[in-house]
Amino acid sequence: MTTTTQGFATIQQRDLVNQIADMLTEALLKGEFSPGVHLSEAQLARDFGVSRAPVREAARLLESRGMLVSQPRRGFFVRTFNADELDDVYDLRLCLERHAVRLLAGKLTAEMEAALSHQLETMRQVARDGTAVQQIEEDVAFHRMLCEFSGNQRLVRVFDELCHEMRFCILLIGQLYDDAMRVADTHEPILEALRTRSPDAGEAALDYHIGVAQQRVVEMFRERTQG
Amino acid sequence: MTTTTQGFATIQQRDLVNQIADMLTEALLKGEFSPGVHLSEAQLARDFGVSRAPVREAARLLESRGMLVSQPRRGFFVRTFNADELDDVYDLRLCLERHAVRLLAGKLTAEMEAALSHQLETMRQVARDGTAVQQIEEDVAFHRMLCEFSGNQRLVRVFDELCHEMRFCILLIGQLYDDAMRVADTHEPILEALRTRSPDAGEAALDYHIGVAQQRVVEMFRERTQG
DNA sequence: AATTTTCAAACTGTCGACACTCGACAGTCG
DNA sequence: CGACTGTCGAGTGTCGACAGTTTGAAAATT
Repeated sequence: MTTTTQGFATIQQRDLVNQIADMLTEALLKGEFSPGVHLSEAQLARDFGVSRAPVREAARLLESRGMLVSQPRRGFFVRTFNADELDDVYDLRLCLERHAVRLLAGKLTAEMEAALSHQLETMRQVARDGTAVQQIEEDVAFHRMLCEFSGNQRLVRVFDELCHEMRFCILLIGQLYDDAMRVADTHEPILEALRTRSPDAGEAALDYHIGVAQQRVVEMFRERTQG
Repeated sequence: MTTTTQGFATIQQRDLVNQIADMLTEALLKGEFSPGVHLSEAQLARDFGVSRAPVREAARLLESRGMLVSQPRRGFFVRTFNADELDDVYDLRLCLERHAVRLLAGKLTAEMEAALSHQLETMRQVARDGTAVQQIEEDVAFHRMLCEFSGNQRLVRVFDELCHEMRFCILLIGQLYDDAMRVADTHEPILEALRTRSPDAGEAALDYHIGVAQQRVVEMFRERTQG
């Protein structure tokens, strides 16, 4: 017990770029910037009390995540979504998860099943006493597990990108989850299909589950933005 | 006809960032940098004759495309691929294209069919008298059409990302396409299935077509990198 | 009044500079 | 001889500054 550094977590040297990116992301998800609005590098730099360089890089990072768009010599603007684009995102997400479930059905281990069951329980818990944001996050976490357990890491990366965009739109809508418990329960058939190693049943359960969400969210988004 | 700029292509005010990103991309695809090697911002800036700022941003751009990776305080490194990751890319690509074909089978127009036929003809032509790079590009163009015609723009974006990575790996292998004409011909069944509006046949044709490519490319890549 | 022109403020693209950090190498001490 | 320490060079993170561009509004013209 002399000079061992055992037990110390490596302090993460979070540079300004990531900090700014996180703060910007949070602000965007909280809806503090209207879609399409111009974001001035100089203004943001002043607000954050830093120079423009890290702000630029953070903005570029958010651009690559599809939350901002840039025009040469004009700067960065908050990404605007229309309902069709959101529909595309859901469509693609379903495509990915169907594939993940197909893969997963053939290789589900006991650990994976336990993790998914546990996550389902967490979802039910936050459905009782959790915020809407928590409910969304735990929901996403379940679906992310499906992707992770599929074994295709590249698929997970795309899923994460899509989730960023879905979160962005969902938070733009405002309230959601009128009945979080019912939503949580509709994940059960997916897990059940996996337990029986049935890819077809898994796909069907997913089709239903995500299809419902897609219809609701896109519809609400369309009303909220068009009307 | 006084001061109209009609007819002139709008001068691409291509900023340094994009120019540098393109040059870096080209250099990477030509294999001028070994995977895993460190790229010094200062050195690149000197080489390009610019300051470090645009180099940094270009590097971040390539990082978002998965061609570079960065470590805090260490800088940028050329992305290393292993065969498993490449396998994931092909797996995901197949997933996307299956979906695209499924969507496309239900909405193929005469224009789309003509475009695909034309592209197939182009492929056969470069198979006779074209370079390997051309053959790859025209091949990719065909598959990209499938994605575009599916109507899901988000899917196209992911497809493009995956193509970047596949190109990266394929160029790393060296030669490919021993029989480009035969490869071109194996696209015919896909188009044929679309003509008969049969999503199942389309998927099957794709499964075969891409599966063969996946096996060959991943296998060659494994030999080339492991051995 | 409507439209064009002018003009200044704000902003972006790019640059050079400085501080801090990381990795290597040599030197020191046990 | 081996492990630790101090130093040095290279490189990244961040900053402030300058030049050219865009924007929006005031001013001028029709």
